[in-house]
Amino acid sequence: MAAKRKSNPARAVSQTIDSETRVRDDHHQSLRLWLRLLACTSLIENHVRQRLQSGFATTLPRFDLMAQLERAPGGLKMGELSRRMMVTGGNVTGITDLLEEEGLVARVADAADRRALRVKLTAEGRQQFGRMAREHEQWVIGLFAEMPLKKKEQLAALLSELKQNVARATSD
Amino acid sequence: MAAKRKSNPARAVSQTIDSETRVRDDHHQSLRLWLRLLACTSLIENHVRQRLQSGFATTLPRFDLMAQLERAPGGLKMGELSRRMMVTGGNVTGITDLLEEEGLVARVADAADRRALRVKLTAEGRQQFGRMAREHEQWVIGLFAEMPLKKKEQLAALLSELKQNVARATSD
DNA sequence: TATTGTTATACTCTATAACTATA
DNA sequence: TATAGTTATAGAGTATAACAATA
Repeated sequence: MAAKRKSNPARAVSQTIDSETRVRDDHHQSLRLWLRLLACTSLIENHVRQRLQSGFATTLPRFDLMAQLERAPGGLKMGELSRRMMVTGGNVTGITDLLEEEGLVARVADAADRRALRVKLTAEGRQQFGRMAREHEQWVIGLFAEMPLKKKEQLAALLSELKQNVARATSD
Repeated sequence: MAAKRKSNPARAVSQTIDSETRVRDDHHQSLRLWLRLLACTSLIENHVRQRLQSGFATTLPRFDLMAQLERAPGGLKMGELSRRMMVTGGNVTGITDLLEEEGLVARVADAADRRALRVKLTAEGRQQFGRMAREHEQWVIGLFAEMPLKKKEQLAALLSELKQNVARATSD
Protein backbone atom coordinates (compact mmCIF):
# COMPACT_ATOMS: atom_id res chain seq x y z
CA MET A 1 0.00 0.00 0.00
CA ALA A 2 2.84 2.31 0.67
CA ALA A 3 4.98 2.22 -2.42
CA LYS A 4 2.30 1.87 -5.01
CA ARG A 5 3.43 4.54 -7.37
CA LYS A 6 0.38 5.30 -9.34
CA SER A 7 2.10 6.60 -12.45
CA ASN A 8 -0.53 9.23 -12.82
CA PRO A 9 -0.43 10.55 -16.38
CA ALA A 10 1.07 14.00 -16.36
CA ARG A 11 -1.77 15.49 -18.22
CA ALA A 12 -2.97 18.07 -15.74
CA VAL A 13 -0.60 20.52 -14.19
CA SER A 14 2.78 20.14 -15.71
CA GLN A 15 4.78 22.31 -13.34
CA THR A 16 3.60 20.90 -10.07
CA ILE A 17 3.73 17.23 -10.87
CA ASP A 18 7.20 16.75 -9.53
CA SER A 19 6.46 18.22 -6.16
CA GLU A 20 3.10 16.61 -5.91
CA THR A 21 4.52 13.23 -6.70
CA ARG A 22 7.17 13.77 -4.14
CA VAL A 23 4.66 14.71 -1.52
CA ARG A 24 2.49 11.78 -2.31
CA ASP A 25 5.05 9.03 -2.66
CA ASP A 26 8.10 10.14 -0.80
CA HIS A 27 6.81 10.53 2.69
CA HIS A 28 9.74 10.14 4.92
CA GLN A 29 9.61 8.01 7.96
CA SER A 30 9.37 11.09 10.15
CA LEU A 31 6.28 12.35 8.44
CA ARG A 32 4.66 8.97 8.45
CA LEU A 33 5.42 8.67 12.10
CA TRP A 34 3.91 12.03 12.89
CA LEU A 35 0.74 11.30 11.00
CA ARG A 36 0.36 8.01 12.76
CA LEU A 37 0.95 9.64 16.10
CA LEU A 38 -1.68 12.21 15.34
CA ALA A 39 -4.18 9.64 14.17
CA CYS A 40 -3.74 7.52 17.27
CA THR A 41 -4.05 10.45 19.58
CA SER A 42 -7.07 11.90 17.83
CA LEU A 43 -8.83 8.60 17.96
CA ILE A 44 -8.34 8.23 21.68
CA GLU A 45 -8.87 11.90 22.35
CA ASN A 46 -12.20 11.96 20.59
CA HIS A 47 -13.33 9.01 22.56
CA VAL A 48 -12.20 10.43 25.86
CA ARG A 49 -13.63 13.84 25.09
CA GLN A 50 -17.02 12.40 24.30
CA ARG A 51 -17.15 10.45 27.50
CA LEU A 52 -15.90 13.34 29.55
CA GLN A 53 -18.70 15.39 28.07
CA SER A 54 -21.49 12.89 28.49
CA GLY A 55 -20.35 11.57 31.84
CA PHE A 56 -19.14 14.69 33.58
CA ALA A 57 -20.16 17.64 31.41
CA THR A 58 -16.56 18.69 31.21
CA THR A 59 -13.82 18.99 28.64
CA LEU A 60 -10.29 17.84 28.11
CA PRO A 61 -8.65 21.18 28.87
CA ARG A 62 -10.60 21.41 32.09
CA PHE A 63 -9.66 17.88 32.99
CA ASP A 64 -6.08 18.69 32.15
CA LEU A 65 -6.03 21.73 34.36
CA MET A 66 -7.42 19.78 37.27
CA ALA A 67 -4.94 17.01 36.64
CA GLN A 68 -2.11 19.49 36.88
CA LEU A 69 -3.44 20.76 40.17
CA GLU A 70 -3.99 17.29 41.52
CA ARG A 71 -0.30 16.67 41.18
CA ALA A 72 0.61 19.96 42.84
CA PRO A 73 -0.85 20.00 46.33
CA GLY A 74 0.36 23.52 46.96
CA GLY A 75 -1.44 24.80 43.91
CA LEU A 76 0.04 26.37 40.83
CA LYS A 77 0.42 29.91 39.67
CA MET A 78 -1.47 30.92 36.58
CA GLY A 79 1.71 31.26 34.59
CA GLU A 80 2.84 27.82 35.56
CA LEU A 81 -0.46 26.35 34.50
CA SER A 82 -0.11 28.19 31.24
CA ARG A 83 3.28 26.67 30.60
CA ARG A 84 2.30 23.16 31.60
CA MET A 85 -0.87 23.18 29.59
CA MET A 86 0.92 24.76 26.68
CA VAL A 87 -1.66 27.46 26.16
CA THR A 88 -1.58 31.21 26.63
CA GLY A 89 -2.39 33.06 29.80
CA GLY A 90 -5.74 34.43 28.75
CA ASN A 91 -6.87 30.91 28.20
CA VAL A 92 -5.96 29.73 31.63
CA THR A 93 -7.89 32.63 33.07
CA GLY A 94 -10.97 31.57 31.14
CA ILE A 95 -10.80 27.92 32.04
CA THR A 96 -10.05 28.74 35.65
CA ASP A 97 -13.05 31.09 35.73
CA LEU A 98 -15.37 28.32 34.68
CA LEU A 99 -13.93 25.84 37.14
CA GLU A 100 -14.10 28.40 39.91
CA GLU A 101 -17.75 29.12 39.18
CA GLU A 102 -18.42 25.45 39.59
CA GLY A 103 -16.57 25.44 42.86
CA LEU A 104 -13.94 22.97 41.73
CA VAL A 105 -10.91 25.22 42.05
CA ALA A 106 -10.09 28.33 44.02
CA ARG A 107 -7.75 31.25 43.50
CA VAL A 108 -5.59 31.93 46.52
CA ALA A 109 -3.28 34.89 46.99
CA ASP A 110 0.37 33.99 46.79
CA ALA A 111 2.24 34.78 49.96
CA ALA A 112 5.50 35.67 48.29
CA ASP A 113 4.34 37.68 45.30
CA ARG A 114 1.33 39.91 45.53
CA ARG A 115 0.90 39.96 41.79
CA ALA A 116 0.51 36.23 41.68
CA LEU A 117 -2.34 33.85 42.40
CA ARG A 118 -2.17 30.21 43.20
CA VAL A 119 -4.91 28.00 41.86
CA LYS A 120 -5.85 25.03 43.99
CA LEU A 121 -8.36 22.25 43.85
CA THR A 122 -11.15 22.60 46.36
CA ALA A 123 -12.23 19.58 48.35
CA GLU A 124 -15.10 19.14 45.96
CA GLY A 125 -12.80 19.54 42.99
CA ARG A 126 -10.47 16.94 44.36
CA GLN A 127 -13.34 14.56 44.85
CA GLN A 128 -14.78 15.11 41.43
CA PHE A 129 -11.39 14.81 39.83
CA GLY A 130 -10.93 11.52 41.62
CA ARG A 131 -14.13 10.19 40.13
CA MET A 132 -13.24 11.41 36.68
CA ALA A 133 -9.72 10.10 36.85
CA ARG A 134 -10.86 6.66 37.89
CA GLU A 135 -13.32 6.44 35.03
CA HIS A 136 -10.85 7.94 32.64
CA GLU A 137 -8.36 5.34 33.61
CA GLN A 138 -10.85 2.59 32.98
CA TRP A 139 -11.63 3.92 29.53
CA VAL A 140 -8.00 4.01 28.67
CA ILE A 141 -7.33 0.58 30.07
CA GLY A 142 -10.15 -0.70 27.91
CA LEU A 143 -8.78 0.94 24.81
CA PHE A 144 -5.30 -0.44 25.36
CA ALA A 145 -6.34 -3.82 26.64
CA GLU A 146 -5.33 -5.73 23.57
CA MET A 147 -1.78 -4.54 23.51
CA PRO A 148 0.58 -6.69 25.54
CA LEU A 149 2.28 -5.02 28.44
CA LYS A 150 5.73 -5.43 26.97
CA LYS A 151 4.77 -3.41 23.95
CA LYS A 152 3.15 -0.74 26.02
CA GLU A 153 6.34 -0.34 27.95
CA GLN A 154 8.34 -0.21 24.77
CA LEU A 155 6.00 2.36 23.33
CA ALA A 156 6.07 4.48 26.45
CA ALA A 157 9.85 4.45 26.44
CA LEU A 158 10.06 5.48 22.82
CA LEU A 159 7.55 8.24 23.30
CA SER A 160 9.46 9.48 26.27
CA GLU A 161 12.57 9.73 24.18
CA LEU A 162 10.69 11.41 21.38
CA LYS A 163 9.26 13.95 23.73
CA GLN A 164 12.72 14.88 24.95
CA ASN A 165 13.96 15.26 21.41
CA VAL A 166 11.02 17.35 20.33
CA ALA A 167 11.20 19.52 23.40
CA ARG A 168 14.81 20.23 22.64
CA ALA A 169 14.13 20.91 19.00
CA THR A 170 11.25 23.27 19.70
CA SER A 171 13.09 25.26 22.32
CA ASP A 172 15.54 26.54 19.73
CA MET B 1 7.83 -2.81 38.19
CA ALA B 2 5.13 -2.19 35.73
CA ALA B 3 2.93 -5.21 36.06
CA LYS B 4 2.05 -4.42 39.57
CA ARG B 5 -1.68 -4.35 39.28
CA LYS B 6 -2.44 -3.01 42.63
CA SER B 7 -6.00 -4.24 42.84
CA ASN B 8 -6.41 -1.97 45.77
CA PRO B 9 -8.50 -3.30 48.64
CA ALA B 10 -10.75 -0.39 47.83
CA ARG B 11 -12.09 -0.02 51.24
CA ALA B 12 -15.16 1.98 51.74
CA VAL B 13 -13.86 5.40 50.99
CA SER B 14 -14.78 7.40 54.00
CA GLN B 15 -12.29 10.04 53.06
CA THR B 16 -10.95 10.82 49.66
CA ILE B 17 -7.45 9.89 50.63
CA ASP B 18 -7.62 6.39 49.28
CA SER B 19 -8.76 7.42 45.86
CA GLU B 20 -6.39 10.30 45.67
CA THR B 21 -3.50 8.14 46.59
CA ARG B 22 -4.57 5.59 44.11
CA VAL B 23 -4.85 8.14 41.34
CA ARG B 24 -1.51 9.63 42.15
CA ASP B 25 0.50 6.52 42.76
CA ASP B 26 -1.13 3.71 40.94
CA HIS B 27 -1.18 4.96 37.41
CA HIS B 28 -1.29 1.93 35.27
CA GLN B 29 0.90 1.56 32.32
CA SER B 30 -2.03 2.25 30.01
CA LEU B 31 -2.78 5.57 31.55
CA ARG B 32 0.84 6.56 31.62
CA LEU B 33 1.12 5.62 27.99
CA TRP B 34 -1.90 7.66 27.05
CA LEU B 35 -0.66 10.73 28.88
CA ARG B 36 2.69 10.45 27.21
CA LEU B 37 1.09 10.03 23.84
CA LEU B 38 -0.99 13.10 24.43
CA ALA B 39 1.94 15.15 25.60
CA CYS B 40 4.05 14.23 22.61
CA THR B 41 1.30 14.97 20.16
CA SER B 42 0.35 18.26 21.77
CA LEU B 43 3.91 19.40 21.71
CA ILE B 44 4.31 18.71 18.03
CA GLU B 45 0.82 19.84 17.19
CA ASN B 46 1.30 23.20 18.86
CA HIS B 47 4.48 23.71 16.95
CA VAL B 48 2.98 22.74 13.64
CA ARG B 49 -0.15 24.77 14.25
CA GLN B 50 1.85 27.88 14.99
CA ARG B 51 3.91 27.53 11.86
CA LEU B 52 0.93 26.74 9.74
CA GLN B 53 -0.64 29.92 11.03
CA SER B 54 2.34 32.20 10.65
CA GLY B 55 3.56 30.72 7.39
CA PHE B 56 0.33 30.02 5.56
CA ALA B 57 -2.45 31.63 7.56
CA THR B 58 -4.14 28.28 7.83
CA THR B 59 -5.04 25.74 10.47
CA LEU B 60 -4.55 22.08 11.15
CA PRO B 61 -8.11 21.02 10.28
CA ARG B 62 -7.83 22.87 6.98
CA PHE B 63 -4.50 21.28 6.28
CA ASP B 64 -5.97 17.94 7.21
CA LEU B 65 -8.89 18.35 4.86
CA MET B 66 -6.59 19.26 2.01
CA ALA B 67 -4.35 16.34 2.83
CA GLN B 68 -7.29 13.99 2.57
CA LEU B 69 -8.17 15.40 -0.82
CA GLU B 70 -4.62 15.27 -2.02
CA ARG B 71 -4.66 11.53 -1.55
CA ALA B 72 -7.99 11.17 -3.33
CA PRO B 73 -7.61 12.46 -6.86
CA GLY B 74 -11.30 11.89 -7.61
CA GLY B 75 -12.32 14.01 -4.67
CA LEU B 76 -14.25 12.95 -1.64
CA LYS B 77 -17.86 13.22 -0.64
CA MET B 78 -18.63 15.40 2.34
CA GLY B 79 -19.62 12.41 4.41
CA GLU B 80 -16.40 10.65 3.63
CA LEU B 81 -14.41 13.67 4.67
CA SER B 82 -16.41 13.77 7.84
CA ARG B 83 -15.57 10.18 8.67
CA ARG B 84 -11.91 10.49 7.81
CA MET B 85 -11.43 13.69 9.72
CA MET B 86 -13.43 12.30 12.60
CA VAL B 87 -15.65 15.35 12.90
CA THR B 88 -19.33 15.92 12.25
CA GLY B 89 -20.84 16.94 8.96
CA GLY B 90 -21.65 20.51 9.80
CA ASN B 91 -18.02 21.00 10.54
CA VAL B 92 -16.87 19.78 7.20
CA THR B 93 -19.31 22.15 5.57
CA GLY B 94 -17.79 25.06 7.45
CA ILE B 95 -14.21 24.22 6.72
CA THR B 96 -15.01 23.50 3.11
CA ASP B 97 -16.77 26.85 2.84
CA LEU B 98 -13.67 28.68 3.96
CA LEU B 99 -11.38 26.75 1.65
CA GLU B 100 -13.76 27.25 -1.23
CA GLU B 101 -13.86 30.99 -0.64
CA GLU B 102 -10.11 30.99 -0.89
CA GLY B 103 -10.30 29.04 -4.11
CA LEU B 104 -8.40 26.07 -2.78
CA VAL B 105 -11.12 23.47 -3.12
CA ALA B 106 -14.25 23.13 -5.21
CA ARG B 107 -17.55 21.35 -4.76
CA VAL B 108 -18.49 19.25 -7.75
CA ALA B 109 -21.78 17.48 -8.30
CA ASP B 110 -21.54 13.73 -7.95
CA ALA B 111 -22.51 11.92 -11.12
CA ALA B 112 -24.07 8.93 -9.42
CA ASP B 113 -25.98 10.57 -6.58
CA ARG B 114 -27.59 13.89 -7.00
CA ARG B 115 -27.73 14.47 -3.27
CA ALA B 116 -23.99 14.19 -2.96
CA LEU B 117 -21.12 16.54 -3.63
CA ARG B 118 -17.54 15.70 -4.26
CA VAL B 119 -14.94 18.08 -2.89
CA LYS B 120 -11.76 18.39 -4.90
CA LEU B 121 -8.58 20.36 -4.70
CA THR B 122 -8.34 23.08 -7.29
CA ALA B 123 -5.10 23.54 -9.17
CA GLU B 124 -4.25 26.37 -6.85
CA GLY B 125 -5.18 24.30 -3.86
CA ARG B 126 -2.97 21.49 -5.02
CA GLN B 127 -0.11 23.88 -5.49
CA GLN B 128 -0.53 25.52 -2.13
CA PHE B 129 -0.91 22.20 -0.42
CA GLY B 130 2.30 21.09 -2.06
CA ARG B 131 4.12 24.05 -0.60
CA MET B 132 2.63 23.52 2.81
CA ALA B 133 3.28 19.81 2.80
CA ARG B 134 6.91 20.28 1.88
CA GLU B 135 7.46 22.75 4.68
CA HIS B 136 5.43 20.70 7.05
CA GLU B 137 7.58 17.74 6.25
CA GLN B 138 10.71 19.72 6.94
CA TRP B 139 9.42 20.87 10.30
CA VAL B 140 8.64 17.33 11.27
CA ILE B 141 11.94 16.00 10.03
CA GLY B 142 13.63 18.64 12.13
CA LEU B 143 11.68 17.70 15.21
CA PHE B 144 12.43 14.02 14.82
CA ALA B 145 15.98 14.39 13.64
CA GLU B 146 17.60 13.16 16.79
CA MET B 147 15.80 9.87 16.89
CA PRO B 148 17.54 7.10 14.98
CA LEU B 149 15.66 5.61 12.08
CA LYS B 150 15.40 2.20 13.69
CA LYS B 151 13.52 3.62 16.60
CA LYS B 152 11.24 5.61 14.38
CA GLU B 153 10.32 2.49 12.55
CA GLN B 154 9.74 0.67 15.78
CA LEU B 155 7.60 3.49 17.04
CA ALA B 156 5.59 3.67 13.85
CA ALA B 157 4.95 -0.05 13.98
CA LEU B 158 3.79 0.06 17.57
CA LEU B 159 1.53 3.00 16.89
CA SER B 160 0.06 1.23 13.96
CA GLU B 161 -0.79 -1.71 16.14
CA LEU B 162 -2.20 0.54 18.81
CA LYS B 163 -4.38 2.30 16.32
CA GLN B 164 -5.86 -0.98 15.20
CA ASN B 165 -6.58 -1.99 18.75
CA VAL B 166 -8.13 1.30 19.66
CA ALA B 167 -10.21 1.39 16.52
CA ARG B 168 -11.59 -2.02 17.37
CA ALA B 169 -12.24 -1.06 20.97
CA THR B 170 -14.04 2.16 20.08
CA SER B 171 -16.23 0.58 17.45
CA ASP B 172 -18.01 -1.51 20.05
C1' DT C 1 11.27 48.22 33.10
C1' DA C 2 9.70 43.61 33.51
C1' DT C 3 6.41 40.34 35.11
C1' DT C 4 1.71 38.46 36.69
C1' DG C 5 -2.67 38.07 35.61
C1' DT C 6 -7.04 39.99 33.58
C1' DT C 7 -9.91 41.92 30.06
C1' DA C 8 -11.53 42.59 25.42
C1' DT C 9 -11.83 40.94 20.92
C1' DA C 10 -12.15 37.98 17.17
C1' DC C 11 -11.92 33.68 14.99
C1' DT C 12 -11.92 28.66 14.44
C1' DC C 13 -13.52 24.47 15.59
C1' DT C 14 -16.98 21.67 17.58
C1' DA C 15 -21.61 19.25 18.32
C1' DT C 16 -26.57 19.19 17.93
C1' DA C 17 -30.77 19.55 15.72
C1' DA C 18 -33.89 21.10 12.28
C1' DC C 19 -34.20 21.48 7.42
C1' DT C 20 -33.94 20.37 1.99
C1' DA C 21 -33.38 17.46 -1.66
C1' DT C 22 -32.74 13.44 -3.27
C1' DA C 23 -32.71 8.15 -2.89
C1' DT D 1 -38.04 5.99 5.40
C1' DA D 2 -33.34 6.80 5.05
C1' DT D 3 -29.38 9.33 3.42
C1' DA D 4 -26.38 13.59 1.85
C1' DG D 5 -25.54 17.90 2.83
C1' DT D 6 -26.70 22.61 4.69
C1' DT D 7 -28.12 25.92 8.01
C1' DA D 8 -28.73 27.79 12.55
C1' DT D 9 -27.35 27.87 17.06
C1' DA D 10 -24.55 27.76 20.96
C1' DG D 11 -20.39 27.06 23.28
C1' DA D 12 -15.45 26.12 24.10
C1' DG D 13 -10.80 26.86 23.08
C1' DT D 14 -7.42 29.59 21.03
C1' DA D 15 -4.29 33.73 20.20
C1' DT D 16 -3.36 38.55 20.41
C1' DA D 17 -2.99 42.89 22.38
C1' DA D 18 -3.93 46.37 25.68
C1' DC D 19 -4.24 47.01 30.53
C1' DA D 20 -3.56 47.04 35.88
C1' DA D 21 -0.95 45.97 39.81
C1' DT D 22 3.20 44.73 41.65
C1' DA D 23 8.12 43.54 41.42
